Amino acid sequence: MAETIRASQLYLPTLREDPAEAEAVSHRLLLRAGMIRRVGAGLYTLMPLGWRVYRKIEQIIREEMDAIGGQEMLMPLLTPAELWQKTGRYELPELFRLRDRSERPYVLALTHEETVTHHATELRSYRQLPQIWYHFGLKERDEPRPRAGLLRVREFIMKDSYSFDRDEGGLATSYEAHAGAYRRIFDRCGLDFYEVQSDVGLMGGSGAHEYMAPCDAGENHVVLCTGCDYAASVDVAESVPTPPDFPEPRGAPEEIETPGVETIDALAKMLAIDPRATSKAMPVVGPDGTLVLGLVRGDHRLHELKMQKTLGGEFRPAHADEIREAFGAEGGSLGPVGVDLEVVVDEALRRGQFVAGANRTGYHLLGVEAMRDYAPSQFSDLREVEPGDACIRCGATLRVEPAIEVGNIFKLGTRYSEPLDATYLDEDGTERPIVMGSYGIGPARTMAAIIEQWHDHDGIVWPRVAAPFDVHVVSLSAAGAQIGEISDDVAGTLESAGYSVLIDDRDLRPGEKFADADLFGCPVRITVGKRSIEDGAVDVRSRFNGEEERAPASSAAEALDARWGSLP
RNA sequence: CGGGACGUGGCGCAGCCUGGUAGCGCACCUGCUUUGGGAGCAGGGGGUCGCGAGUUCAAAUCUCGCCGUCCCGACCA
Repeated sequence: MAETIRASQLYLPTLREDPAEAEAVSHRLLLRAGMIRRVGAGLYTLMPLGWRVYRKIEQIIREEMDAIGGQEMLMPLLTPAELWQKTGRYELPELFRLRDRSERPYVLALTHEETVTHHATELRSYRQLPQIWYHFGLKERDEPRPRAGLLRVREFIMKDSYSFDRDEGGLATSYEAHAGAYRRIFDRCGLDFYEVQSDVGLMGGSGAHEYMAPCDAGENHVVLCTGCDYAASVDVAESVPTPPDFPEPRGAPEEIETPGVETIDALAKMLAIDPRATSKAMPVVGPDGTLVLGLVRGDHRLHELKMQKTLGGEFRPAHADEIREAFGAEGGSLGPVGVDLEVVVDEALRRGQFVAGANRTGYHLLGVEAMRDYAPSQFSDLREVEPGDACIRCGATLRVEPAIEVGNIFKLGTRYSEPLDATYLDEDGTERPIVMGSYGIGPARTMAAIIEQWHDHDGIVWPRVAAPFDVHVVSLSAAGAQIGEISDDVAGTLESAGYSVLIDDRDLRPGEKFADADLFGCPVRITVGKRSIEDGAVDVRSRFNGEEERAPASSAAEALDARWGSLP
């Protein structure tokens, strides 16, 4: 949008030094550029400059949502507890609960499935379907650990949309439409991203993808195949583990003394065997309060979420006294043989003979074989995929990358329509539950992810679509009133040519203005100072690569046009 | 929730060990000089030292408790 804003009229609280609280790149730069300020743990204000960026991203999302037939609306943050009690989400630990003056219970929405489904109860006929409704609404989550500025917060605006269809086929269409819109949104934002299969998480439902922007500050991990396009969140990723070097098979387990050995590394070293030919026992207390033994290969890591799914709920590691009572041995010497417990076993242990704890402190068993020597209650995928594992589709090597989740899409099915009774009548008069999907994007998190990917040591390097302004005119006006006038003329010309312009007319020294310009990261900087103006020129510089050229002040807009298309 | 660290003008920090009425840099205000990569000189304003108890003649400093924040892990989109 063409406009000109004077820096002297904008609150720009930039910081010369890195704030002590900030570690992640985006957090540091957002604070230093005066785009955000902290209010409390995980609570941030978007300051004027940051809000400008936010709104640009929001507008991109809005355009793409409208393009797939989304209808924008606005739902309240404060919602009656009743809705959440009906869907069973009232007990979620991250839910903020509160009461009004007459003690009625309320909830601060952490997403809007309940609310939107409440509205969907007014949909009565198949003729009204499908629908896509969305809003940009505040979400509140009592996160156990907010971190890294905007990357993980307790209050944030989310674009959440919801689709309502007659059946699974309709849902598949709405879901695909969203996937396409999301790819366009993140492409337009200049983000490098992966679309990965993911866990259904808090929302519940039958299928999901996440949009992951790779960056060092990312707290999620994405499994990627080097050979094909397999991509999945570690939460759901599967792989073929590297094969162990097995020792000679034995006819029966053989006990061996392993004094003081408490780790897999120590065990493998002592027995001079491949750590991959060992097993590791993790006693846990399952959701029903009983002790369960989880068994994975020695070199593997038990994946919390997969274990949770296998056990059907939350679990915790068993305490030392519980272990002693059940096994008669210490934690380092546990195994599946001869125990009277449910034993859930990772698929990697299905075939082959492994070393296992002997349930006698200081002893292990060689040659332990599933089915022959112990009876697993089930085999299941329990382990976390490791870099170097093989792809289940093509066999090529997998790698794992940190990434930040900027969006997700879920097939909800009837997870919410059934408990909230959102039904419609079919052609033949049959009442059926509406089939739903839900789709989220965090615009502010997207903004932070862009910074994680687009910055250098001087500051942010915004792609054009997200920049707070197209052009930053640095007016070195202290050198004379004439320069101020010429700067205004140049800004006016640029605005007429359709650009949004920040004109730095502040009474600051050149160095400070340049430093701020680098920090803000507008794609093009135009300097008006006495050095160039003697021959009636200005200096046009790209933030992206630092290329600078001198152009006549009268044709600043043409010089900008000329390089605009080549900028990211 | 477990581990670690921190809390001293707006920001970044020192002082704490070895108690004696608070200091540095930046920022801010005034004046003069300066002005193409975070200026110089002079003058000036601003702090219940996170909160509460305790020890002591005396506490930013020692002790105990609490609160807050950040980082790692756990957990979680």
